[in-house]
Amino acid sequence: MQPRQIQKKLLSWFARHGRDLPWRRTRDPYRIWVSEIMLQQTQVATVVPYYRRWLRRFPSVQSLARANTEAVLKQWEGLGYYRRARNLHAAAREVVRRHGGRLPAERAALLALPGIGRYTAGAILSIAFGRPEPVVDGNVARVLARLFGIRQNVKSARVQRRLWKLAGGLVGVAEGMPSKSEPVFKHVRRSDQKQAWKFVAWRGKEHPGILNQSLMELGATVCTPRRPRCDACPLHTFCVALRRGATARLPNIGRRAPSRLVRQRALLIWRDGRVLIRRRPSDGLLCGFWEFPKRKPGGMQCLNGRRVATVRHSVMSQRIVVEAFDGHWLGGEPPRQGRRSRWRWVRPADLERLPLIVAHRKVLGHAYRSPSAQSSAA
DNA sequence: TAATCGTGGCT
DNA sequence: TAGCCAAGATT
Repeated sequence: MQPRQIQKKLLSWFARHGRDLPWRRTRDPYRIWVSEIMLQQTQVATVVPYYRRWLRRFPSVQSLARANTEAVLKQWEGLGYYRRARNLHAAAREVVRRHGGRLPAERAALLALPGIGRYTAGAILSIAFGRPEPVVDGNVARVLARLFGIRQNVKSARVQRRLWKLAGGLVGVAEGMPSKSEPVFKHVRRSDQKQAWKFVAWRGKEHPGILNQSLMELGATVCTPRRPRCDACPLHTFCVALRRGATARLPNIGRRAPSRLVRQRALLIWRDGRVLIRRRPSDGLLCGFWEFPKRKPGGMQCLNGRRVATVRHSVMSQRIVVEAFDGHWLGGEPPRQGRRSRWRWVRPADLERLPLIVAHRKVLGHAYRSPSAQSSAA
């Protein structure tokens, strides 16, 4: 099978079936960058509202660079993998300092920025700058593993090298493949004006970015992990896995670590209409986020009685059951560490403005409706 | 190389 | 429901 044929099939399919997503309506490298970071290990439907809100709050590299960490975390709250937000923030400052506020269009310079690895560099270069750089994400790996019938574990270094090479061949890096390519519009039926409008921004140029997105889109919407819709696949005539009846077994992926059940407490300790929270340590899981204490702070007396909420949650490989208790402060002070205390008494309204761990945000939703919390807060 | 880092949706 | 999965990067 020829890369050329695959290219044409993919682009034609994408022009007709590609989803109209917010980051496909722009060529602004900053916006493409933000979308790519948010989309790491995160589904499109989850990202869309965060993406819009983020760009309202931080419309440019400069505005992001000026923001403080807590504001950045707050915008990212609920999206997970918070290191991404910290890295994006740090990288924005570096772009302002070292690149005049413009994202560099060079591979090495991009890779030097925190949070930008091989995939993201390729995505930015191809989508925003129109360079013929390949990308291999989970979608592309799955599509290619099935298309070429690759049986070895896709996470192995050997297969990874092969996947990048294959993706490079498709995007036009390989020998014999033109880096300049045909306009995607050529493949769109003229009668279908509504669809044609979607990709007008890329007419005649930046084909590599479209091709990469086509591969990813195919993996996301057709060549899905379970029950792929092979009848709707533009590449089904080329697919080795389909021919062998092996789509269910490919790609070959290693097993995940089993999750374990963890029980936790969240203490809502009230004083004068304020509740006690603490900031998590500056490294490790959910670092820098605020949360309710899990046990009574040392030296502090409080009455914690009723359970006001039980919330199920999961973090990494833990399934967590959080039991929230409502309590009153009776005396003593929470421990202080350093000049900027990790402890704070806050009004419920202030909790809206702080980055709070999602499990406790859920607790709040229940606890606020509890009569005893209301009376404590009053 | 393998572990770490979140969360929500789906089956 | 318990497990699997999603546009990865970093150490």
